[in-house]
Amino acid sequence: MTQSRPRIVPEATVARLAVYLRVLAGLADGGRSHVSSGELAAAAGVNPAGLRKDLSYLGPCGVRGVGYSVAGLQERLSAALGVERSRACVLVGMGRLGAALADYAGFASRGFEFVGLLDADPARVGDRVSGCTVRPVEELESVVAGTQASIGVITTPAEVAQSVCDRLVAAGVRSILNFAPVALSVPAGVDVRKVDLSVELQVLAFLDQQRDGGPPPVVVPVPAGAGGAR
Amino acid sequence: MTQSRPRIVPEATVARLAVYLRVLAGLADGGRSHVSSGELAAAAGVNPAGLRKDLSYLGPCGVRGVGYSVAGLQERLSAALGVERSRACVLVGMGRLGAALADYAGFASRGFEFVGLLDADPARVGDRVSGCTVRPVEELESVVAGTQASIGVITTPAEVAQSVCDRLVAAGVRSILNFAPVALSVPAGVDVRKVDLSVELQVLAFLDQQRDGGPPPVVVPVPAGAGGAR
DNA sequence: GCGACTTTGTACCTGCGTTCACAAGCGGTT
DNA sequence: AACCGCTTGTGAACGCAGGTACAAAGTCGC
Repeated sequence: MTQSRPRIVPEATVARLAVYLRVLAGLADGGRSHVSSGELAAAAGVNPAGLRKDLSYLGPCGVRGVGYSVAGLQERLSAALGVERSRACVLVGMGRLGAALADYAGFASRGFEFVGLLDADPARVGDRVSGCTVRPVEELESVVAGTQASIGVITTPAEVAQSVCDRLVAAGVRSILNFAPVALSVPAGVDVRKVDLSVELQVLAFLDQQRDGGPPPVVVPVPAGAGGAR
Repeated sequence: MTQSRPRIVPEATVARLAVYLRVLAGLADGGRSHVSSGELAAAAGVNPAGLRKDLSYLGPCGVRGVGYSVAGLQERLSAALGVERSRACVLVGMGRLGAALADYAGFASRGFEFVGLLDADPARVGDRVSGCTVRPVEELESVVAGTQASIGVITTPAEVAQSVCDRLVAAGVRSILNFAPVALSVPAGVDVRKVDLSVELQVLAFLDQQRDGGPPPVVVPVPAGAGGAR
């Protein structure tokens, strides 16, 4: 029974499921056949109860008193995450970041295959990266149509990200991973995930500052006190 | 009393403040002097009320009936995020991703300067990336000590990430940005942020699969049938 | 065959983040 | 000088995610 309706899986849980799947791969390589939620949670850096709750969204998949079957869980998670079948990805913007992503082994090993690499710069067109030839961005539509790509990755400058996004969506791509520092607007039914690298560093800088100088950056003259917080 | 204590700023808010700051830079370039919360929120891709609440953590910084001064807000946010003074960063693992990050213009323009690039591979030592020479990872401690780096970026393979992390912490680094697909364990007082690229793609794959299997036509087909999994 | 131990799965609770809605404040206008 | 419209700032409700604690269930030992 394909019970696709009953439980909706929170997005935060989905992200963790992917982490569990990777940890399981390591355990399988180590020859392990079973794992407890405690051990798996420790390796994934989460709370054991939270892990069990995450897995329970897929239905009962462990054995009480024993733990989880490594192989069984791998299969369950792979099916849930849709990693069973390989997914075709198109990447637009072959700068250094784009080149790094196209060549990232972590993608290929998880069923993500870059079938199209595009760039607007004629100097980059023709380069071969990770077994794929860079093509001019004008061919975006034909590449998407010809490869049935379902995922688009945007690593262009911010100025052109929206137009590239629009073209990807028009060509039929419904999942987009955006590295450009802009908020993309897309029609309903299209999913966008944004990775903003400089934001990550700025958050760290903020935490760093909060730790060092208790006094806030506000211009108000606060005499003293104001402990470090966090 | 006069001014309340430094309110604690939620981490989710901090991340958005960084986005606002970038949007403001664009507005300033465009010659704008004032913005309303609605317009700023639209550009940042968030809810206007949420934006106002975010900014309110810094104390009142707008003018009712008018909006926010672009220059004033930029200054306020820069101070709050600790972007006023430049921050020294050390990057370990000069693979393609590491090289892309070290050369990423978005970092330098926001006050993040890579003062140390390290790699374990002798073949990469000596390379010059973005005006900095790659040095052997053995010099990690001396580089951190000599440059007073406060942020460490880890782009090594997963196997060595924890040991690199331990050495960074021991050397005095208290903020770490981790791109390796492992959960790092650090002592209290050290902040770690993790960016997991393959997880992002897997979440998209999940959403993609969920979309295909559910909403489009009518209800769920086939009430009976075998082949569990899902 | 039975008891006890182990581990899962889940219900409850707590806290946070987000959204809605409204009062307060400022500028412009008459 | 007073009114009016616009926008901010904030109080309150909602929903969600995470954590704790406990009961169900299965295995192993005797």
